[in-house]
Amino acid sequence: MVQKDGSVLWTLNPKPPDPGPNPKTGNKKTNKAVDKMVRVRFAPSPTGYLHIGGARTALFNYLFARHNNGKFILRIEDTDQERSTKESEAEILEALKWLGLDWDEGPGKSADDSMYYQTKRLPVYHKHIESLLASGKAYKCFCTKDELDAKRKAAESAKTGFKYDGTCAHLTPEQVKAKEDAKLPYTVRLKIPKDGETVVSDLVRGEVKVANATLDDIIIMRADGMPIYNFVVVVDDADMGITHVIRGEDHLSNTPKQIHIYNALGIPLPQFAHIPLILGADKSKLSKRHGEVSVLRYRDNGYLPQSVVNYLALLGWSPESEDTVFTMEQLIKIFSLERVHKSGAVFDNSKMMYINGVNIRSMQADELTGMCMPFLLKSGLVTEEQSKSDYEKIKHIVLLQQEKMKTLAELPELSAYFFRDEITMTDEAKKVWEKNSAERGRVLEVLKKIIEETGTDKAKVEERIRIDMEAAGLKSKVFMHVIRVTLSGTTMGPGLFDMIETLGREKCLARIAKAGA
RNA sequence: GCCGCUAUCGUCUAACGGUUAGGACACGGGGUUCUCAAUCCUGUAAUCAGAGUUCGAUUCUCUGUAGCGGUGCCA
Repeated sequence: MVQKDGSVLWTLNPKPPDPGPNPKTGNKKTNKAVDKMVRVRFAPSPTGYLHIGGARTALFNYLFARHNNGKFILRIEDTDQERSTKESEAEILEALKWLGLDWDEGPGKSADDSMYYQTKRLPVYHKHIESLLASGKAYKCFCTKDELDAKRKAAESAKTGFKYDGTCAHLTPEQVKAKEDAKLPYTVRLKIPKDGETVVSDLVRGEVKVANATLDDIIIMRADGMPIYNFVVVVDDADMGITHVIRGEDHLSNTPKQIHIYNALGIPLPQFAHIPLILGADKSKLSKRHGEVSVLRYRDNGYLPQSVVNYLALLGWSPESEDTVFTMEQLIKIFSLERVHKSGAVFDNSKMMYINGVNIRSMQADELTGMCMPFLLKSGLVTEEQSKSDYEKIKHIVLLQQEKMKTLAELPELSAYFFRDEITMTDEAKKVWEKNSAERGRVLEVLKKIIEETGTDKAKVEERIRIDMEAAGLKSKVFMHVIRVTLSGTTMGPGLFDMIETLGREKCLARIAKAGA
């Protein structure tokens, strides 16, 4: 429990938060929530990068907290020591910060943040496990992994569901004593009632009922002494005073088990809200095999954080209005769990790309230029030094391309001919070049003369080109296109006279010469 | 196998039990334009199936089907 002075208390909160509306009657329509301070958490395990699905869960928690003036807490679930790494933790934090999902409590937010790392709270968990053991609500299980695997396999091949048979639940005290004396390794299992049913009252799904008979005596502590997720999540949520557990639907099936842990520990339940999963194109849970799922890769691919946030918010939730583009502030204002819906959503980034384009177009010149710079540097088009000395010129180019970009990463390719000396013609451009083979010589001749005589000032060049080309009997469609491919090597780009001006006299003349005028 | 969740255009979604089932993205057509983009107009496109309740069902109930999730000494 975090104290007012920021220090951390190590024991289970003796007086946990109000559980909210009566689970019997509380459903998503009647839940007017939140008379208590809302406290929610995002609890990633540092076993990889932050992926799109995790980010969406974090976002919903964040929006719900901010909307209700509550607290958003970050906790690192690192009890899987095999797979947890500091690198992935760092990457997850970086991704959350990039998205703008800043947490109120968690790593880096207080002098002692050990409360937010589960591996640093082992004594707390052990204390609770001891007390469950002492009260007979849990028992030691001496079955080995191999034995259990064998039984599970047998059950599978017999096409029946595997359920722990309770072998060790029926051990006599003498038998237990003997095994303890023999120093046999053991796990700890929670006793779960064999009859009755458990009801999960969910803010998104209403009441979900499960017969206790279908539940196992779940393991809450491994043989090596490390407690299991389902157990620590309950203890931690209670200690942190979490009022609303908002997480992916993949946790729904675990919730009845967790409810039994809450009950065994004597802790009131928080509100649950299980949000729909994000799916790949094949409708299974989004994962690496569906392509890019790392949040930070979207940053590297030229998406703005507000675009990712905006798109993610629209997956599984919808605003009352028919708008699609929102800032984080607007989302905070209008977000509610009531409008979260139940079915999974396929991730398809064409809409995110659209949103990104809208956001890019609405950016201010200097901000946009600053965000584009890393992409120009990475492409090699611009050196570190030029990024400063040629800043105004670069900004000008960025502005010319602003309305064409869907992602920042497209800028270098779109603009290469402004920076490089050499250009190559695209296939499309070659077609234009060939198509106008009869006139192109004359076009370039006139153009050369104009640039030599008047330079590349946009207004002056435009005026002379229009007059002189006309005088030479050339149609605008023809000379415009020929000039464009000659100067840029492509058929697409900004306005022709903007292009000439930005290219400058030298590049223009060199390219005219190269084209053989 | 068992348990649970879910089901509206290709995708994201909206719709007090009464709407020509709406919007957005994507896609097609057109206007504008020196190209591309942007923008404007416009078109194609959906209630999983079957019963039941009801004057009336996308909406409520049941059954089926399908998909997904869980069923770990993972989280």
